Amino acid sequence: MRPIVSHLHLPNKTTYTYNTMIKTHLSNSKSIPALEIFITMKRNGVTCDNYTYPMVLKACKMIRGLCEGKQVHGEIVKLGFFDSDGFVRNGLIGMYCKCRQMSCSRALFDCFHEKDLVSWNLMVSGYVECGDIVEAQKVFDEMPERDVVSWTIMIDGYGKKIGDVSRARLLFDKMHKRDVVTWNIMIDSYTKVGDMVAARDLFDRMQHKSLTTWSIVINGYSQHQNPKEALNVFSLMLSYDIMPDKFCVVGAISSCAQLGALDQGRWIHMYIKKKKITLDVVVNTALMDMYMKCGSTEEARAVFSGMSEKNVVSWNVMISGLGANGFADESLTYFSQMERERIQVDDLVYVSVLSACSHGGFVTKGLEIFRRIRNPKVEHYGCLIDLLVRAGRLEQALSFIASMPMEANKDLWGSVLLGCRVQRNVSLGEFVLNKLKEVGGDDCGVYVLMSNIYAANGMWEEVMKMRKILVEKGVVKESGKSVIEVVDGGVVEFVCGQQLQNRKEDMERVLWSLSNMVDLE
DNA sequence: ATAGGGTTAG
Repeated sequence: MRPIVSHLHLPNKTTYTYNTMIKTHLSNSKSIPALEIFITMKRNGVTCDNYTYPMVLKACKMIRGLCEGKQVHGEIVKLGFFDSDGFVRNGLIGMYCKCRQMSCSRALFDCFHEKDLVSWNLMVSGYVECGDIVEAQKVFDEMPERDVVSWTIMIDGYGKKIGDVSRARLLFDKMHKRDVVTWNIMIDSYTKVGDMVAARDLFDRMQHKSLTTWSIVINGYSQHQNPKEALNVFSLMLSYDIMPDKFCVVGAISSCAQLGALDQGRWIHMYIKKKKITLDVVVNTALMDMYMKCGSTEEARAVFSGMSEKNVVSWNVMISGLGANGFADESLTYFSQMERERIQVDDLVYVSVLSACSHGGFVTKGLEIFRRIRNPKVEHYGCLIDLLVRAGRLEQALSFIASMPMEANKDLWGSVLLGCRVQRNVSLGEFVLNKLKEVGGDDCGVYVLMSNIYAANGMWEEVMKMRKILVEKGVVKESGKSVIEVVDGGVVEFVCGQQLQNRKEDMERVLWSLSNMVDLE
């Protein structure tokens, strides 16, 4: 039987239709189309109700559209929704918070009486987002009641936003009821400051992990130079039959890139395709970078050309990767193509393209590109200096340094010192060494380089002085190491000068892998 | 109202 409902209680049919359309767009994070529907709605004279406005405000919030938000605010006040509806009021506060207009949020917040928990939480998170933890704490203290969300926002504020993890942990320990998000934010606070031990401790103690939890830990290890552990956690995840999502695979792929683990990277690529994990720009770019770092330019090119969406980062990976792999001219071709397609070139891309010129010995081209950089940063000068020094144009490099609008940094002087080594220029080398001392960049490598310059000129007494400084400083040159991927997907590391007696098994793994690579025809 | 990802010279 059809329910009998009085027509008076039915919502305005047209309004309802439009609201549904707006809702659909919002749930697909399409804020602009949602706002367009709102505009059409008004143009057609359709009534907007207290379901329309919170959604529209959410759309304004998503695009940080302060102007649009203010207009909607005006309408709301005129129609009287502000006084009657809590969702509308909270929508306005949230919109102003996202637009970093805390004084507006505050004024609204203060002027109405029935504040609910959401209103309070909005204010706390607003101040946290704006970096004003002091004000956030004040509001938090004034709250008549707090829930998990309130506490979690404060942990986020102390831990992730300002890096005060001990303060965040204090709050975390004080809470009697925590949810997954609380744990994730606490763990992420530790990874952000690089304390992977504390992060791992919480991770291991956590009862119900979400995909976000795994992603935080995998990416944390990957971003803090522990790609091996990142891959260990990734395989642990797979061994529990948990299906990773696009966030988790990115950390794993980037770890393969750092390790040069090509086969493992390929395996993950296959796995992603097989399990239909979303291949968005970021995942694809990570894959390209992995192939590039592993020296497989063909596979990187294949991923790049198959990408439906590309951004600056993808182009940059292509340009820097080709340059690093010795395809300087092709790298430049991609750079011009990028410019032709009118993709905004950023600082990093200029660094990549200049270094490609440097590798390819394209001095004139490099100089030409450098002149096109509108506000060259010290890194760009560094690339330029490197380019000139490698081409043997030491004097020109020095005059560029003199013309720089900023102070030269240690990397830059390091490039010049390298040039001195090539040209066996002692006096300039000594000058540069002093500069390096001034900027605090006289690390062990610099003294090794300087001693090489002296040695190249047969100045053995000076060489001994450099050696003495090295010993006095207690600096130890970081050992060279080889990281070899073996057939079972693992990685074996050999450090230069290390004892090999106990490494029989590892050596056998490498030999076994090598024998498997031999093409048996 | 609170949570996760990719790129940089030597």
